[in-house]
Amino acid sequence: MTSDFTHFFRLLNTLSELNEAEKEIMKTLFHVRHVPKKTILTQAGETANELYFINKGLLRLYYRKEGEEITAYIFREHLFASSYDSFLKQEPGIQYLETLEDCQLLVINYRHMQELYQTVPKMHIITRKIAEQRFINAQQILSSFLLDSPEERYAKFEQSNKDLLHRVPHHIIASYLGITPVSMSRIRKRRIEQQRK
Amino acid sequence: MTSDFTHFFRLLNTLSELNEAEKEIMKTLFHVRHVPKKTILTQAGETANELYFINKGLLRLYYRKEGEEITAYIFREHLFASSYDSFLKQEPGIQYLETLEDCQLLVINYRHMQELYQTVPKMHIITRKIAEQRFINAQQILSSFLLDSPEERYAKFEQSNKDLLHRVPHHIIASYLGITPVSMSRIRKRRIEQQRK
DNA sequence: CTGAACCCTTAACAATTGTTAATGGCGGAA
DNA sequence: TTCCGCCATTAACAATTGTTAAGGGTTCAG
Repeated sequence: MTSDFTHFFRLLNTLSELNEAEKEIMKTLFHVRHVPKKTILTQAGETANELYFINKGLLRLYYRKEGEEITAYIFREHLFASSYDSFLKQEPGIQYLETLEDCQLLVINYRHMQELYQTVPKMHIITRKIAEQRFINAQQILSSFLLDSPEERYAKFEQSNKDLLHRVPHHIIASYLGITPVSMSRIRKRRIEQQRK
Repeated sequence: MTSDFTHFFRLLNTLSELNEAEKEIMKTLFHVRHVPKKTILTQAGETANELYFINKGLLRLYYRKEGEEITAYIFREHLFASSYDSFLKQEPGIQYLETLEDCQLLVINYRHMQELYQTVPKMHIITRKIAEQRFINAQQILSSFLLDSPEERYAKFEQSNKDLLHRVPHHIIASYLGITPVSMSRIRKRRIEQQRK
């Protein structure tokens, strides 16, 4: 049987094995929330109070600069998501977190998170490993900005996120790749022409 | 009195308070090493076996692409440094770690690190917070690639790392900023001309 | 002291991206 | 259904960066 916590515990178990008592505690601290598309979960200028685990749907983390929205990351199903910067420091952040689709989320607030560290010390190990993974991930994206051209960056994105090209508006992906929608459209055109050969 | 571990414990204490017994354990697992300038500590293709705390000197993490060296990060005094990707996963990495100056390092290897987790559980908290900081830092750099022009990126670098412009060859800094040495030289020229006004 | 290697700068030209604007398609709201 | 707004594409032009090459300065080894 599958519950709302199936994927959640499946992920956590790969990081550090949990017993039933620990799982029960977690079930009381995380709760399910359904959120419609285009809902802002965290505003820039405010302190992010919640951490999310995505059961279903997509989230987008983005900045605003001169009225434009620039995507920092797109979160998939079965990932933890938050405006981490703000959540971890408990200070106002500069990022927005918004749903790209109707979402089913598991939610915990900062206070409950601290409680969780107290009652389930193993949580330090789990979040350490998650933070390490995120760091490695961020470094990988960063390396793509240093090593690859915009065109190569698009090619890699297409390869590992084919579905997102259909689920997410292109101008959002373009800003994530550090280019304009116009430039991305040109890149797409060039690639199609090259495939013809 | 100042020992080789003064700055090391000063940093760790801000993350989680350590008692004398814990400090003694650490002193047996970390050891001091002097390394001359331009020494490669970790080779791409090999598994990084060590983690470093920099007492003195500078380290550079970089990639190689078509014979060229592209800098991923420059580590300052009193930071932990490593080819994390490889060190954390214990798999061969694609980054090189090299000294930019004569260095004094505190060194621990992977096996001793695991031992440290066993004997000083508090270490999970410390490394969690370090990983979180590193992630936030990586995200900040990434945001600069998304939000800023190369010129703005240079300006910010100059502002927060004025000393490195004198300690580190410019072509290394240029690759860190994601531009060529030629382009960086042009940017520097433009800025001097603008300051004249 | 001298030569070699390295590095920063500059110039000229090529390539790519950004900017602005127009077009047409698509989907949601009344 | 119709209208409006959003979005992807395309074109034309401007701005920036990349590339290649040359010159001059500095450091370091012999």
